Amino acid sequence: MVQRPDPEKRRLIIEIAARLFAARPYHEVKLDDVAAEAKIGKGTLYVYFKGKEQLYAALLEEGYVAMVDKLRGELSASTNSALEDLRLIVRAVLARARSVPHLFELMRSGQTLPCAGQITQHKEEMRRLIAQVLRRGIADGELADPDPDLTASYVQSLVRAAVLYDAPDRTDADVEDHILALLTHGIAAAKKRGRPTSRRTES
Amino acid sequence: MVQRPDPEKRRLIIEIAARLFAARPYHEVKLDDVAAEAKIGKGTLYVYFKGKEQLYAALLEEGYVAMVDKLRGELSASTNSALEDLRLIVRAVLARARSVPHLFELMRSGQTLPCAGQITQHKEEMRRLIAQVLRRGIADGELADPDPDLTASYVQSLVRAAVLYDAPDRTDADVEDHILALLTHGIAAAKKRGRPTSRRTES
Amino acid sequence: MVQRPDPEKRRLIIEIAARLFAARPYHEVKLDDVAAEAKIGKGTLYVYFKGKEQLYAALLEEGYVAMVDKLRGELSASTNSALEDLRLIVRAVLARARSVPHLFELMRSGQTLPCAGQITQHKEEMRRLIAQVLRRGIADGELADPDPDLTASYVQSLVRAAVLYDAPDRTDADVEDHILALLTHGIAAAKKRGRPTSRRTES
Amino acid sequence: MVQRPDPEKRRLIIEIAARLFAARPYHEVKLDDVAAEAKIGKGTLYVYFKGKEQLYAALLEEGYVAMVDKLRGELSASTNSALEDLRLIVRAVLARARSVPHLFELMRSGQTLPCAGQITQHKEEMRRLIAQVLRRGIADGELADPDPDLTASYVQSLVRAAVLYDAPDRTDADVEDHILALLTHGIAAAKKRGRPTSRRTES
DNA sequence: AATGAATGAGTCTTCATTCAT
DNA sequence: AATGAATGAAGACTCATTCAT
Repeated sequence: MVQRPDPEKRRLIIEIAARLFAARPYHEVKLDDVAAEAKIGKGTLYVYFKGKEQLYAALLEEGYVAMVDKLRGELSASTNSALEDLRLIVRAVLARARSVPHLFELMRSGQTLPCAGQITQHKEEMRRLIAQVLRRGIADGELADPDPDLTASYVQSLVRAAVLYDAPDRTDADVEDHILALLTHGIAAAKKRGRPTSRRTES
Repeated sequence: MVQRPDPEKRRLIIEIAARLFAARPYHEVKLDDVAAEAKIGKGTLYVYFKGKEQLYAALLEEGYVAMVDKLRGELSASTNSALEDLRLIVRAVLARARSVPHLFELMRSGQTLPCAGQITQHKEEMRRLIAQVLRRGIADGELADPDPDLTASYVQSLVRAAVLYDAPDRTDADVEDHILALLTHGIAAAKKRGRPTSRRTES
Repeated sequence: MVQRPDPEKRRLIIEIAARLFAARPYHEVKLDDVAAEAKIGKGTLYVYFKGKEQLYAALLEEGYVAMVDKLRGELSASTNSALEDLRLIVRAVLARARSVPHLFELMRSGQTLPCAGQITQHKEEMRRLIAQVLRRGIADGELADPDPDLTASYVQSLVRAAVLYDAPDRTDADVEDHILALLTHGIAAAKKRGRPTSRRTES
Repeated sequence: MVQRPDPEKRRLIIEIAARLFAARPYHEVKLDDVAAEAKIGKGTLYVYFKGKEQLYAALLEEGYVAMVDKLRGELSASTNSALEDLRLIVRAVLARARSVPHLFELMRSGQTLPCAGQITQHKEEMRRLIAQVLRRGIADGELADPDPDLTASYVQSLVRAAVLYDAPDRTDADVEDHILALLTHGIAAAKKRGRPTSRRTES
């Protein structure tokens, strides 16, 4: 009976592994547990993944790719202003953070893994996607940002911070509004605009 | 006279360990290496720390405490505006993020380590410290923020995002300025102030 | 078909371990050596036993059980007199004492090992088995013993003493005879029977 | 301040160590604990004993010597019959077993330690002491024993078995009587004397 | 393809012993 | 003499990976 690799099983493994890797640090996750929870043999893991690190890498990568792809679709279909697109982005990241907190948790990692390159690549792609929106806003005169690349990198972090802070009486809409408001006009009182405060003096 | 436990040696161990843990993930750091680099016997580690995890925990905790304490001192001595104090905060977090990037690895998981509770506690303390500054700014009419607690939780995340993004031609001063600018007046073009964009419509 | 845990291998490990534990004290037996002598990987030990202590415990317990079971079988099949059954018992204990002399090392401490309770239980069972024979002999008028339970507890000790004394020119048969003779009619010269000597006077 | 080795301290160490070694197996007793309980520095142990094994050896040895010496004194002063002396011996061993169960427990060990030789020597001495009494009894026609050396080795074991069996409603006098009775005329019913039962037939 | 028993390199940890004070 | 910090050899145990079935 020849059996072909089952994509469903692969997905299952990733799902289980995502949960476990999110629950405890890398070195405390045992492939034994992954196999047991997925109700497959330990050897089967190696049919679908080359090893622990690659499983971890695939985990991160595929989660990222899914989110980026979905978002890219939404943005390309959008005719909104940059700020409205930014809201879409924040909303997407927030939605993802809520729906798969585990995977989201994982993506934060600056871990030095062999796969890090690819993950970084996808992160980079996400960042570019956001930066693109920002640049369009700048070009349209809607936004003013000296370093849109850096700002882009903040978006996910802001969502992450909000999700982790996790005050129970804040709805996603509240958080979304708050992040958008911060991104839009900061927290300085409205009257005094202009360069913020004293420039740093020493190194 | 008897030999007493040497606080200097303890500090040395923590320092070496911090460097190694910062360079690679937890499970790739060998206590053998820590001992070797500190030029002490492997057993000596266990005189000062109960084990690998506790060493790591002490590392994090003491680093955190040091940062919070130092910052608290600076802030209490400060006669600056809230925004200027916010700059002090960003600067302190940035400095710390540079020195122990892997710190974030641990702080995420609320369960694993015995010390996790304490770390969370310190995190909370830090958040309160920031929120206090924000509230003072609001009271002074210098800031306008509907949710200073949430905003406070962003600060570290912003720094973290910046550090992880890590574009090589950006100095810490640049990052600091950028974060402050974002926090201060956001990225909306100066002319159009007011509530940002369309309020979310669906759930 | 899948590979199943091999009871044969488990038996082999126990056998090898029994030999090594019999040759030197517990803390001088290295699991490395057990694995090497059994020609299996070190990890395989942990497939069959949870650790060194559990291996040792299993060793003792199963040895004990085997002896008791074998002996019980012999006794139930026996139509001998009580004294003849006693000889069977002494012979069985003697055989066991020869094969695992260090067995006694562990059995003394009632706390240390998780299995200690079970060992004690088996010991008790053994004692009961012997006491039963003694009681039968008493009922048959073959024996006279005011405290068969206590006497039962002596049997193993006598064997143990003999084995530890270990004079090289004594065969097991000699020892067996000697113990039986002692148990049977003691060492008082034949003529003078009756209560032995002066009853103790002070407390 | 020159300090001479303090015999009192040596005795203290031995006493503490005896308690600990009796409570758990050799490899679970830590010199740290011995030092801590004796309230001395760990290094001090090495002033009085060359190492762990030697401490253990000294422990066993001195306990043995004390008992043997005391007993030898009693016996040399005795003008009793052999059976009465035997009662003295049983009583002495029993008393010792009751008063310092720890040390007594230890003396049973057949452990393979470097010190084993000396212990064996003392054990041997004790055995000789007993055997001497037995031989005198045989010479006097009071006893009949084909192997007094072996019988001598039983005495302590019998006491040990009795102490370990430890039924709460038996007094020391009961145990003493029982052991003496067993040694004297065994447990065969009075009428049938002579060689016990069937001689073993196979090897 | 699936399995899980077998493996052994890799590490943490222990603890008897030493030695500077 | 007394101490206890320092040491590092030794060994138990883990777990990712392999492979025979």
